[in-house]
Amino acid sequence: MNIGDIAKATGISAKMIRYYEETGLIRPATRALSGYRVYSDNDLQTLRFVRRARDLGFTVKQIDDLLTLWRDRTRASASVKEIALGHVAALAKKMQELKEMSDTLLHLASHCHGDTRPDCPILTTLGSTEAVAALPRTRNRSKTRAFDRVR
Amino acid sequence: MNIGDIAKATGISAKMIRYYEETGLIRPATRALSGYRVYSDNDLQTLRFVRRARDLGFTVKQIDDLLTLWRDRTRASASVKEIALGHVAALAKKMQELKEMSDTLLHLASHCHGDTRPDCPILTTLGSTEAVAALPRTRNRSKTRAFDRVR
DNA sequence: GCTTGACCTTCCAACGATGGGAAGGCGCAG
DNA sequence: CTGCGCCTTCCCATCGTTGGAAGGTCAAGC
Repeated sequence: MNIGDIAKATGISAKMIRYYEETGLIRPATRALSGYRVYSDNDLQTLRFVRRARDLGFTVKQIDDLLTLWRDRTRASASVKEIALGHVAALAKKMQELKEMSDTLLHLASHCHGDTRPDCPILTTLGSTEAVAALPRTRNRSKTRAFDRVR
Repeated sequence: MNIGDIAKATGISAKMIRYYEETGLIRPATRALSGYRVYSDNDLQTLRFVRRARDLGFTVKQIDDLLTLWRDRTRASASVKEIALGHVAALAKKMQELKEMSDTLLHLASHCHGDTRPDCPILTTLGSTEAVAALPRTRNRSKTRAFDRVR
């Protein structure tokens, strides 16, 4: 199988498959005489694993860890469960953060007429000199980053 | 006020303040003879606005829009409300996605002993050749990107 | 006046995961 | 042989943010 076939079969773009290989997440594919990457059913299985883990929101680093555990037939299931539950906790935390943002916005919006009049408490609150109690205080600013934003 | 003072006062790093200036989110600061950026109370207020909007998870582009509306005293409050509620909807969608991931993981983890035995349904499910019904099928794969992952 | 250290400046690179595109090679059907 | 679709590598862009290097400025202490 060529990279395009694998891409279709897994739903991962050829670009990403090459990237995963380059960064060491997956083993370099064997090459045909032409230089084309050739994939086995085993590779297909691995990439499906990657795809599913990716869909569950794991980072590549975490997927790397999971793959290692997957390949290690002697590992304890506790190790796997630990990673999974750690991820669940991270997801919960993130949801909580999003919920706080949402609640604050809904609160502000509920006081906004939403008509043609210019005054709007959303903006005046954001712009006020005073610290606003209603605003979530993201203490760990350093950990809430660009890619955490919702677009 | 120098950039360091403003950074402390707003909680935005000096680096980011320069970046915001470079990308046009905020007006270029006036300069002292030394070349140092000098900030007014007005700038402070603007940056506080940025900081709060950022804490609410708005992207820089959205903050730009909000700033424009903020500065425009004749704008309709409906425009602001629309942006805010649009963001609320995006937050809800993201939370839903995270919840699906979390539910799936919890389901898988509940069937894992979590002891020293090696067999673990989390891994076998991820690695199985069969498509797994329990796994969320992220149809809009193209829209779930790297920065959407939770770390 | 000179040194020291804390600040400031610009520039360049990296992160993570992904997409886009160029320039060129390969495979197969007509 | 030509054409088309696939493959290859390489570089660039995204988004928000941090880090560092190399150098200029300022204020305090000696």
